[in-house]
Amino acid sequence: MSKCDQCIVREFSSLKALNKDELLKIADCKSSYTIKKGEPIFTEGENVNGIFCIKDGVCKLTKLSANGNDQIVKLITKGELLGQRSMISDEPVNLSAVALEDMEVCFIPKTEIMGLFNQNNNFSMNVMKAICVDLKEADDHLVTMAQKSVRQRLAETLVYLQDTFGVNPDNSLKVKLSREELAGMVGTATESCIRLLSEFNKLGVIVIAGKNITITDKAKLLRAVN
Amino acid sequence: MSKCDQCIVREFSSLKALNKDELLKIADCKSSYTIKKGEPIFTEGENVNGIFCIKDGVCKLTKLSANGNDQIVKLITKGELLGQRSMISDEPVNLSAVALEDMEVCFIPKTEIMGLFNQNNNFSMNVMKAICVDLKEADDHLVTMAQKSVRQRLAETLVYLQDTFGVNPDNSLKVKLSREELAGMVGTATESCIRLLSEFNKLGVIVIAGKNITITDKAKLLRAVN
DNA sequence: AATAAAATATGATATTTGTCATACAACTTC
DNA sequence: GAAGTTGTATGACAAATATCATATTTTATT
Repeated sequence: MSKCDQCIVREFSSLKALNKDELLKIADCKSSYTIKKGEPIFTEGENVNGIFCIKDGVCKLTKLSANGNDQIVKLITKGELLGQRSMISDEPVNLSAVALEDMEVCFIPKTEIMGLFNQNNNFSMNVMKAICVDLKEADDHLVTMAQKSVRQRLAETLVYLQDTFGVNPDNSLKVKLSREELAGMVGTATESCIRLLSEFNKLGVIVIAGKNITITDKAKLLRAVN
Repeated sequence: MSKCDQCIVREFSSLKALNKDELLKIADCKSSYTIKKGEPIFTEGENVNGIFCIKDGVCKLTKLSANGNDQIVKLITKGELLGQRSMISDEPVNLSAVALEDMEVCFIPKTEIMGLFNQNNNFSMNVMKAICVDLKEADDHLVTMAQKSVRQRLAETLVYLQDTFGVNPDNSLKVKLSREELAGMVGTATESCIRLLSEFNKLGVIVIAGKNITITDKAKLLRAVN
């Protein structure tokens, strides 16, 4: 069993407020999982009863819309926690989490977290602040969805992917999404997404090589939306 | 100065966790305001440094989009608190709050709230849960914006207004929004909103009489979206 | 009450986006 | 390596929505 106090990713989440004793207690009751690409960590409506700490990999948080499409609400990567809202609300999870690449995650049961909540004020404050960040981002995202064109949203999504998850040595986006998933982030039909990517390609602002997308002119890409 | 322990609306917010002493302390440092219809309570980017408790009236939370449109993110009514996220994040407010009707609000300074946060666990837990509800609603709202047509969103918005804020004796929606504001909730152009309202009217699912809108066939309205 | 200003309504049209069909490419599986 | 399956691409077209113009109605102001 690996030790939480030696786990580097905890430094990036609310868990950084915990002291050595508290971390040892967590290490004792946590369970570690390997999730393969494409597998779910949890599914909308499930009772999770705890939080996941992402040690490695990226996953998508999705919600199935009435029309049968999976909308990607958010991407989560190493260092972040998953399932906090549902744990605090004491409700089933509202979103599904599915691995976009092979992942390492730890599960910490709710009872443990709630205990720390009461004894360590910094920790609960950190969690609260993290949820506040999520809320602000969700509100902003909502405005983007409501007010911007599909074209704009796709351009901004590509830039977001580059800025947040970085690029490979050949400058292509590190996070690999299928066209369907990219459409699910943007909130559009897969064909529309493909068509717009082709357009961006022809405009010379991105280069497409199979699943690899490279932004070659970020400024022009963001301007190329009208 | 009115006394918070006799204020009925506190029963509907996180403040219900406070005891008599704590309420007396709040009553001492709070300030009461009357906000006239159309006036802002606060504006995007402002430092608020406290929370507002809505004693009466309804306001809209809006965000100015890059294209110059005001997107209405949420409506807030009596019994609810305003500015919690910004206070906890220690940031300027992300949204503007503007009165849709004459309002009575109380302002409680941040120092006071943060004091209660540390001494009353139920209170801080209530606030945290309220923010979790907001986050869940924002995520769901986001999916609606991304996946549903303008027509569907307008229909659902009308039903939401009826279910949440009720109707007048003549069955018309109690909350009165201009066509521009309604378009701002739906995330569409004002003309499109007006056109769709006319269509719904012709379909016989709503009746329009100036600013008064009456839903006459809720089930058909929700079905009338294709 | 007269005038101005703002909000609502509607037509005409352009643009954006979705849908359906089909082709091709890439990847699995046997 | 052949056949099936899935993902990507593109054309043709339909539908939804935005934009611009203009009329009409309502509301505010003097």
